[in-house]
Amino acid sequence: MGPAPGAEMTSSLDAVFAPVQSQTAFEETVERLGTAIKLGLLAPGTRLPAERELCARLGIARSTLRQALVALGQSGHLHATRGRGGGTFVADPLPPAQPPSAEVLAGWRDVCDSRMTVEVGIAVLAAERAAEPAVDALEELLTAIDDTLDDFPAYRQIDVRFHVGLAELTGNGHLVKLMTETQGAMSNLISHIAHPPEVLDSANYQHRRLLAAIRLHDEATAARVMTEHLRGTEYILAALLPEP
Amino acid sequence: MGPAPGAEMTSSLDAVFAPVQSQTAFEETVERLGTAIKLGLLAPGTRLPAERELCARLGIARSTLRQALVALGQSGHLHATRGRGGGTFVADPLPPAQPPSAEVLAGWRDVCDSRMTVEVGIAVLAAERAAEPAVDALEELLTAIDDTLDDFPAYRQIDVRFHVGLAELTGNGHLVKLMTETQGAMSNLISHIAHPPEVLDSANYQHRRLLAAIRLHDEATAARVMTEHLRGTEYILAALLPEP
DNA sequence: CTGAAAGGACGGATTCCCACACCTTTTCGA
DNA sequence: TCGAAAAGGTGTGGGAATCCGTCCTTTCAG
Repeated sequence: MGPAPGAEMTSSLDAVFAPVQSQTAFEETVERLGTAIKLGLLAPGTRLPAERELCARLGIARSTLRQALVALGQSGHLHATRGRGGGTFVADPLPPAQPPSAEVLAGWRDVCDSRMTVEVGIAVLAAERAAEPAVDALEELLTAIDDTLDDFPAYRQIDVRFHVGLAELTGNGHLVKLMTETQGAMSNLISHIAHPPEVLDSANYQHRRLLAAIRLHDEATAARVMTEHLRGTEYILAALLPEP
Repeated sequence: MGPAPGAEMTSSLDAVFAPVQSQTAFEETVERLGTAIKLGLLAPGTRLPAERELCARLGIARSTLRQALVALGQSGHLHATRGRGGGTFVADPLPPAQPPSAEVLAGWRDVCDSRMTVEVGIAVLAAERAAEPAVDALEELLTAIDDTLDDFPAYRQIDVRFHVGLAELTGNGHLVKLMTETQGAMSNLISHIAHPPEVLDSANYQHRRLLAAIRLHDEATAARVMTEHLRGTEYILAALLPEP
């Protein structure tokens, strides 16, 4: 049952005994809010809920939340104004994205694999479930995206909304979270890569084909189109980040 | 862009502002080891690495690890023997599984959705990548499983190995972890459900068809067979756990 | 019989987190 | 006009989790 002795045993037990990353509440809060901001889920200029309400929603102490808000303030993603009618706002414009770290770059294939899995799985489930009105709403996003083909940050923001919207079609909060995390990991990789308008145009054509398949509950086509769509990104990354 | 006022706004921001679960190192360790044991990834009688080595691997202090080991000892999943040649061992036989809690039961649809997504996504990726020898190894599992059709715990253990094995076909540790977590969540639901041999036999037939599709790199068929396979469980659960 | 290898136990230092109270700034509304 | 309300900003003390190091106890191989 076990692997052959001497073989490079990469068994599933490696995962069991892998380091536990006990993320602190502070870290997770920075991560969550930071990702939502960088993805555009919290658009520039948006006002966050008041600290006293937000810490209740997040289930953490106010002092812990403030640590996170201060950290995001120092990195330029948030700014706060005092007094009645004040609050904490998403910066507008956002600070430039940090270039990906060496570790992130080293794991780009794993990130793409995870994305492939999550996105294809969700595309299939969405095709099975999608309700017409929700699909129509996503269709509008695709029209809006055509005006952003020469502005990658703007394009990417709507692109993220579209992909997260797919997850919402499944009506499952857990999957929405999974998709959000996946998109966050991808953004770290691709935000610094040049994307010619022709590439984005072609990607959005795939978006339309995908949505058409979902509308028809054609799960097989949805999976195929999604695979093709994601492969496009992988080819670009593979060309830039060669790996043995 | 926002939802209509007054509408039951279930936006993606609900996920952003959802409670952060700052899992402690102790809790995560209990969860990880406990799941691995319950899934049979750590077979009964297996000896764990020595505490001093294991805490290094897990990246936690020995006292924290001991808390987890003691907890799993009290629940009957582990027992320790002192002295040279001693160690910490997985109990044999395992204690009976706890019946699923009300919360787990309430979220069974979400768990099934996540499983559907992860398994289908992985099946597609595995079909794309699978190498012959690795597929052969999984084939052997399916032969072994035929002898367990009237012993559900034994069946389930090999079943888990098969599904985790699929994830390993992708060669991606993150996906193996995701699959392990998914199987753990499923086990909480199904371990207390009667599974007639005919059902298990039919499920294993689907296993074979799935593996055949993977061998041929037929991604569409793999996705279809996997969907059908998982749907079987969902039907059983839907009959037992009616939900509006 | 001795030493090595294993689990078992303790105590202090540190970090994280929480709860609560209070201050400062700003603006809305009576 | 002038509080009251709503927001961010600040501080303190305590509790819990974790880490680190040390020592004890048990058992067995050599």
